[in-house]
Amino acid sequence: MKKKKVTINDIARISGYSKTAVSFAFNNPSKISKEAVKTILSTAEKLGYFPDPLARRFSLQRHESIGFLLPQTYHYSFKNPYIMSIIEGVGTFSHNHFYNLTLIAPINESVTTALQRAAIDALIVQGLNFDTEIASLIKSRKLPTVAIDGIPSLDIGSVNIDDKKAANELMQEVLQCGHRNLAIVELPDLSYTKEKSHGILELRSEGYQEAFDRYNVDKESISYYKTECSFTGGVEVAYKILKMPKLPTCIVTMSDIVAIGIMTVLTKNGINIPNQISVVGFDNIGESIYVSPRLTTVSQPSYEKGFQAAQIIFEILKGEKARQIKLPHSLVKRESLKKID
Amino acid sequence: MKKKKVTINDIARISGYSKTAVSFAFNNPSKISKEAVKTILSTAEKLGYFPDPLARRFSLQRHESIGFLLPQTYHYSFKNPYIMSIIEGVGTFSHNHFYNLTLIAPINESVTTALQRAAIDALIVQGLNFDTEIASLIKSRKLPTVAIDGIPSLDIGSVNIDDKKAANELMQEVLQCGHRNLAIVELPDLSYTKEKSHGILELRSEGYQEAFDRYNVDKESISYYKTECSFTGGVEVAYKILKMPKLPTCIVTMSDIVAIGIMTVLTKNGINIPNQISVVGFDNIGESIYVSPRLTTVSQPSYEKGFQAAQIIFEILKGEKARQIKLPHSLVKRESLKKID
DNA sequence: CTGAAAGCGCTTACAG
DNA sequence: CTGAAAGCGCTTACAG
Repeated sequence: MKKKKVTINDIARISGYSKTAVSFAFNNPSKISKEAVKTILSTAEKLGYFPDPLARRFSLQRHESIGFLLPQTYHYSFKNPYIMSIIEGVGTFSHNHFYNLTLIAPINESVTTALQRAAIDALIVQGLNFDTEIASLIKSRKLPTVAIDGIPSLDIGSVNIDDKKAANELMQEVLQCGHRNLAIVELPDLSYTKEKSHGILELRSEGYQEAFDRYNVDKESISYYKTECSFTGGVEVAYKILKMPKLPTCIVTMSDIVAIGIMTVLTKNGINIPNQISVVGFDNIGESIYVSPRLTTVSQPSYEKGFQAAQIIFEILKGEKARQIKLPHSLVKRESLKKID
Repeated sequence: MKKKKVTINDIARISGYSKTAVSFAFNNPSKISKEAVKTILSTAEKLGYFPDPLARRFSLQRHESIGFLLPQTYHYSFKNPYIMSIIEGVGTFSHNHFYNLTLIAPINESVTTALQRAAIDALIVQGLNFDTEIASLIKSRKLPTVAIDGIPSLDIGSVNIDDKKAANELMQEVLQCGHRNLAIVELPDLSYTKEKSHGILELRSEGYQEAFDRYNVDKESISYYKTECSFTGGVEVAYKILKMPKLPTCIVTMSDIVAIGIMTVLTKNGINIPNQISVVGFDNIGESIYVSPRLTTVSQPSYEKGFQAAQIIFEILKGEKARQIKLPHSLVKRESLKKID
């Protein structure tokens, strides 16, 4: 004996008003009389009725949810406080506007499939550039899109910092401190595209180069590494660096979480930071002040990035034009980078 | 000139098959001929058609999403790695089953409103006990529910560790190390209920008590504090503790993130951990090994908690009975707790 | 202020 | 293997 679900029809019948009136009572009370609202709402309350979200969404042709495309698997994204902070920003703004946040990860390795099935009205992507297949999918679903840490392009919104300048400032600081023997730890290119992209990775490299040129750095003394953007990625690359015949005096990373992974390994191996090796990060995550020594890094407004990306999304949803913004960053000097001679 | 959306009707008409056939081609290809599938799919591909998720969900009467009720505001939840790890577990399992994860926070302070509007098929709550209003809402929406770190009750699933035993073991270790002058930092009661609950907070307290009894501890030497479950909460309570006339030799917390907040303040104030004050945590979050000294704590399987909670949810959704499980924990001895005499 | 009715686009039990 | 048709429960433009 299954109790049937209470629907708008029941409330209409029992309260003596029409379906229209019942709907208005919940969504637009000013359009009907006070008395009608009162009667309807109390009837609804009595029967435990609330407009079915599924039917409501279908009728409104709206999911009431913003999608966030994870740059990595669930696992790595969740282990990266920088990403979490962005998500928090998106979630907070969306929540304030009664929208959900839907986390999207590839389904069966396929972003396309995931995106097709996703119950979202708009999309925020972080840290990855996408190929034409995904771009056309987004277009065919007419999904308003904002790219965080991506490549600003004309038809979608974007949120960035000046990655080139930030990287340049950080590298200048490193060189200023006398370091010449560097290990640079880059991040993998997460583009879903074959063409050479021109994203934040390339911008930061350019920033480094300009600093090298300015300080007349002998490029022979610089070694490059690449690792996953995670604590584990940092751990792995640290062991690689330690195996080198000549240790660097400074390790320059593109992410705090990677830097922290590296620091853990160095410390465990009896290497003093920063006396033997300096380490610098990027992002200024909360953890960067409770590792020891505290991390010298570039502060970028992660929460703000997410928050403002969501804001732009809502503007587009309201019919406004997609904005492209640049947020401020700043160099944060702490103890993990030491002056040498 | 707005291009009309391609629907199942268009594909049916153009491919020369019925709507039924089109639907089967996508969802149940074995029910129609290979040729039909091929024709329909290629027609769909040509027109960029994909079954509308909104209509699909409405028809199926299914949101394809699991709700996760945040124990705190967005902000604090995201700053707590223990919570994030649970969410990761839930998200991973759900994702593997093509379900979304919907994060739910109170709307206008109201959990009830948030829950009514939520587009979810089932609910996972963490760390809070709910009152009859919420319970009846869950029941009226027929939401399968699993409580993590809650109070196991008959009609919903539950995932816990043996909090009493875990707390007892940790406290015994503290007492074993010779500490008698303790500061115990408890967490706020997050129950949405007026009645005295009997959740993990009470269980842990009981665990402490039994250790005290066993070691014949003079309860006069123990002071109690309460603070929010966050880094900031730890910072705040640390300042309170430092203002006391007599400092404790050990601070016992109920959460690593709180412990880490406390450690930061102690260190900044020139207090050596563990030589002057020992600190112990709870949870064994990833960060607990990269603070210095590394944190002595109770390890509990946060990711597993989320993963298995989701698993139980899917069982209930399939009509099985809600299981109540207990996961293992273990004491992790590191350097933040020191033997004194 | 009020209500009848169209429309949102699928899925699937059922009959053939 | 195939298709006609019912059903999912709302919102809102429109007429009164």
